[in-house]
Amino acid sequence: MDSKNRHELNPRVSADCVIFGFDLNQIKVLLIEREAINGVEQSMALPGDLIFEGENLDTAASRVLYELTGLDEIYLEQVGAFGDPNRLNNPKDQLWLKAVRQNPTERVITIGFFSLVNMNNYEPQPSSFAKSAAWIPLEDIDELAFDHMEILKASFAKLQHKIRIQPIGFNLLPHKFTLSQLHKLYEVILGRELDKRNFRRKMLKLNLVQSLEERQAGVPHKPSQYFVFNEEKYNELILHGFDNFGF
Amino acid sequence: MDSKNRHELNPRVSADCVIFGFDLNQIKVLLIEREAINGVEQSMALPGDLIFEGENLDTAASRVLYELTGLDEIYLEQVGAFGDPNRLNNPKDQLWLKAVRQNPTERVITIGFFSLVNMNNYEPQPSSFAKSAAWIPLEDIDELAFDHMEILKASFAKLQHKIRIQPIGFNLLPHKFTLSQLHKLYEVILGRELDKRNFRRKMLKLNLVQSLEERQAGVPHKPSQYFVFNEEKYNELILHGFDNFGF
DNA sequence: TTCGCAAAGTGTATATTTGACACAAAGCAT
DNA sequence: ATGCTTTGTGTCAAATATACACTTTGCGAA
Repeated sequence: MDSKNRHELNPRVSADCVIFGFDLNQIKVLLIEREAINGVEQSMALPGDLIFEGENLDTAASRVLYELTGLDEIYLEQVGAFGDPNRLNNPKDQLWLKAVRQNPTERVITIGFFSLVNMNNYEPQPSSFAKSAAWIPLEDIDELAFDHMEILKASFAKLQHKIRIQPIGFNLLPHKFTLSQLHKLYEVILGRELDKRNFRRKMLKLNLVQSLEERQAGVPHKPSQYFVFNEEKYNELILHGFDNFGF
Repeated sequence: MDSKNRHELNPRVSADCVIFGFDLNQIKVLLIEREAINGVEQSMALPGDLIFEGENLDTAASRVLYELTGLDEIYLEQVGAFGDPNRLNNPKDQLWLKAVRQNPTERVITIGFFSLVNMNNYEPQPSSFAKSAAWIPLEDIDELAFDHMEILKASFAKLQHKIRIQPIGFNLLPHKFTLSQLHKLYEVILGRELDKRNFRRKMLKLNLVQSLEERQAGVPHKPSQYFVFNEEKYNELILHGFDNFGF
């Protein structure tokens, strides 16, 4: 440690959320758009806010999520703390900070979270801390404000990892879904093909999904059966030492 | 969110380290001992320190580790941020804070890390922020200062999980070790027996360990062969999509 | 010197899981 | 009636996981 600066840090702390959605075809991320400053177009950013006195870290993240989307009781997981002293130092971000903050040079440490939502439950719209928001395909995102790209990457890595171990993918789907939709979800998250028959065999063997009588209607091909996620069964499996899906 | 208090948080931020060691028999954690205040015995605590201006989170954790143990280049991983507003609220901790801090009620958010060290490389001794330190068996720890028990639990869970995926266990062993030692390490971390022959077969097949000519000496039984960890081989395996050990 | 002790080291047989692969069934549109 | 598109299904071979017991080596005690 270079000891030239041993003043204790006294930063602001924020919570930033990577909100993942799935449109049955690709993974999308809910980003907020910042207005141009002096004609300079600003990068999009993760929704986030400073944490308040007396507020829990998780609570702050839930609040961000709620204020932005109106959604409650959403799957939410902490990814970690991000606090590189240089994280606010790129020119665009400096411009933006000068325009909107009282103290633009103050250090901010952020706690990153990711959450999984059913896209059908929310249509992007302006909110208290975003004039506008939009679902952006994960693939198309190559630049974000501050260190948000790093947070996004860490979040997606965690999602990829965790989906192989816990059945969190269901949070991205409607209440009832087809096995093909679930299959596609796993493929786009894991970034590789999974054999259809093997995928179904595995899923059905675990009994995590329960078939409904209902089938798709109005599709120009054989209609698919609908399924729902069986959470009880999952809890039961855990007790018996269930550990991963084997993907 | 109850909106009675919407002042933005402006806390101190600290880094606390769970330092794991392995004495060839059990997992131990390096804790610091706090002096009794007014005759009240204080719980032990994780080593940690406030983060400085201009200092990276990881750097702060490395510094804590270095100042406590003199060890450098140690395996270190962030576990997450912990910041429950009530985390400093138990009576013993309040007593202690009043005795040692200028501002004992100020909120502190801490970033938890865990690190893995070879116990042979360090003998507990006083340091700049601990009058004394000691290796305590993980099993015996049932109370710690602040929310350090929570950080410890999260850290150990992460260790248990990660050891099945990456060969980080080697950080806990001497440079050269026997397969029995490695086997025992996996057993105590995972908390269950692993069949000796199957364990060896798996490890040897991966080629992650390289046998030396040297064998144990002075033991009252068949002397074991020594091995070293082969990091190159590990990196090679990763490229080929190696993913987990299968434990 | 021999005997006993303690841990090291080794192979096989069985059950389970994975991975590869192709064609019939259903519904709609033309 | 035909064609198009997606659903839904079974088998076989290969790889992996699990269960299990005896010989070897070196030391120390008798």
